[in-house]
Amino acid sequence: MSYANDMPTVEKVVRSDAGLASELRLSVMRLRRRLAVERHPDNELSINQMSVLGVLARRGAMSVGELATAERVQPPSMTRTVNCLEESGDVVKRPHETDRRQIVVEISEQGRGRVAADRDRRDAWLARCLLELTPAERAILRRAAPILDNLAQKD
Amino acid sequence: MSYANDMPTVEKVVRSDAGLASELRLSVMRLRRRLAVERHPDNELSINQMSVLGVLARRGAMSVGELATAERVQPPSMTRTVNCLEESGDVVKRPHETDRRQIVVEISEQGRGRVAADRDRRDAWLARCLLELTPAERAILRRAAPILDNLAQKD
DNA sequence: GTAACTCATTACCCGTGCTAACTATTCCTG
DNA sequence: CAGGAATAGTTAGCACGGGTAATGAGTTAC
Repeated sequence: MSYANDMPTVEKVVRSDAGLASELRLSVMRLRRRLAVERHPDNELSINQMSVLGVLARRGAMSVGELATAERVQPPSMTRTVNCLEESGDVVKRPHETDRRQIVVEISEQGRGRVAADRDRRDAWLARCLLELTPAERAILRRAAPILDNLAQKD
Repeated sequence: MSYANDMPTVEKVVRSDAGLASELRLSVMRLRRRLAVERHPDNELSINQMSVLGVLARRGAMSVGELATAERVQPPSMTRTVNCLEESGDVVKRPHETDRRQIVVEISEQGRGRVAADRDRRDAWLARCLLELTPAERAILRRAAPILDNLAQKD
């Protein structure tokens, strides 16, 4: 398995499997920290709120508990996030039709508009960085993203 | 550029470059959240503190400012982290030899012991997850990690 | 019909990032 | 060489976002 010809920019490669876990963990933490800083200034929603809004836009209305599971967060945390989104008018809460314990959260028209309007701009920084990479590097990240997400979903 | 033969497990691939930024961002955030939960219960140090300790173990003593830059954090944040590490006895602070404005932070024997003893265990969860991946997937992550770290270092 | 369970919430705590303002030191410049 | 600018670190204070524990409302099972 020779990759030498299509990785001109980044030479450093983590070799051992033991080290991979460490390196990957640190890389993910640093990049996340970097990303948290880069949100668009005229967007008053946090990255977590936008993430939840994105889930609702993609997968449709769901309960608070389902949202918490999807984002790998405890229910109280999601309650707070959802409350913020309701306050800003980006989601609406309504009771579940049959099970009145549950609260169904649905993205509002404003929220959907925000997602649509923001989609192109909110990733500006990362997208710009990605353009500076080589096509081969982008290809690696394109394949790595779903693997990372898979890891995040493991028990 | 055909990768089809070495990606059996994860089929989903982010296709557009615009979508890549979004997907990568969300994947990184979710995995980081997952990782934050997985720290070893009998380790009283946070993941950030362990990260700083790891940098000191790998690259040797450095100033607070250099540490802040390395971890992509503002100086006050690193001051607090270093103070915690000093309080737990994992680092020692000493004045810079020539420039007395600077404070040089050095890992202590206890800190080095903690890093060494912890190295095998602190990544247990991620390492275990990694073992469940195919060799091809691990190869992707092995190449992705430095790219992600590179992204985190961009302006 | 009551006990056990589930979903969401409230209250509270902690870690960790930030900015602004301050002190101490060093550097630069007239 | 004096004095202002620049740099390193710290302190203080704020915000966000995670967590657990406890509570209330609703459902399910016995």
